[in-house]
Amino acid sequence: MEKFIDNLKEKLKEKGYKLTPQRRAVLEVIITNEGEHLSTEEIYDIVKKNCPDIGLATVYRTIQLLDKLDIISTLYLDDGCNRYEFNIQNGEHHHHHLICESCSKVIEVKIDLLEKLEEEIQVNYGFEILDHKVQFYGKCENCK
Amino acid sequence: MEKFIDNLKEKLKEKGYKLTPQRRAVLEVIITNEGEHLSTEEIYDIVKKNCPDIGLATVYRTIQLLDKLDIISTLYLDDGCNRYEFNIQNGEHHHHHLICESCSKVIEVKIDLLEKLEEEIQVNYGFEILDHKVQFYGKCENCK
DNA sequence: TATCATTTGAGAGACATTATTAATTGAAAA
DNA sequence: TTTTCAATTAATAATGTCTCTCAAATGATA
Ligand SMILES: [Mn+2]
Ligand SMILES: [Mn+2]
Ligand SMILES: [Zn+2]
Ligand SMILES: [Zn+2]
Repeated sequence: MEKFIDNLKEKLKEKGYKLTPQRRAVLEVIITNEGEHLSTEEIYDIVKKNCPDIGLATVYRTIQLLDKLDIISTLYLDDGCNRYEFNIQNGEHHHHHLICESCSKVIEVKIDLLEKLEEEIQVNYGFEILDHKVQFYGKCENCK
Repeated sequence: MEKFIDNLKEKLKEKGYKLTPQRRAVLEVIITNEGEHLSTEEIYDIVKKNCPDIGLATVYRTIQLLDKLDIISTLYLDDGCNRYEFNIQNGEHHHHHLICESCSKVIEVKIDLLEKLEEEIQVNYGFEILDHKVQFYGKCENCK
């Protein structure tokens, strides 16, 4: 954990931002709940346990900042709000998500396998790909 | 155009819905503006020209219905609202989108090339894939 | 310790979307 | 054709997510 906080501090300092207790607390919640894809409101509820006076606006601001610094990623899983997750390996393209249309479970896919498609796109469309978001919709093991 | 409306009428009837002038008008706007990725508000503004008394809530309801009937698809392109497009070939998986992080231009990619990845997912995760949404983020030809 | 730009919490505000409700419509029955 | 009645509509209120504003607090630096 401490190494992630150090990395946060470094990235913040690089851009002239400060490492505040609130920012530390928000990132800790996101890391501790890895794989949960928490919304801002959910992060707010958890972070208040250790940081009771934090304001919701601060959570929103911190999340925006963490996203800008590439420390977290934003997901949209079709349920009306943005959700967030920690970028374990910095600079890596994002993993994929399987969304079950029956039970709404979200499953993570760690294999990427988009190299060939990305290569074709770069060549045929002259588009430089920096990241991707891939969602598959269907039925999970239990629901099909 | 008329064949798409006939298809709409058929699908509506199948489920006990009626083909109203409002529903016809909304679908016509989406088809006529293919590739535009219109938002609900944008559809509303265009459809009012031929259908001045239509209400915004009706446009929202119609879009929900068209999506449920698989006549249109919902996109989320990170600009704060849902956007929609006509599903030309019914039952086909959805094409991909390239989103330029500099000028916000959205480019469509007609090639799919996800077969291998989808195959691996079905085998390794026991997940039955019915559709996907794929967005690539980066720099377009003009911006890189 | 004094300075001062950054950050914060509280609450107002903006915006997209959904719910409510009374009136209208239109397809099937009489 | 007229009657019937559930489906649909327009208008508008309500909701939920997120952003903005601003005065107070904080914390790095001198
Ligand atoms: Mn994930
Ligand atoms: Mn498209
Ligand atoms: Zn499921
Ligand atoms: Zn561009």
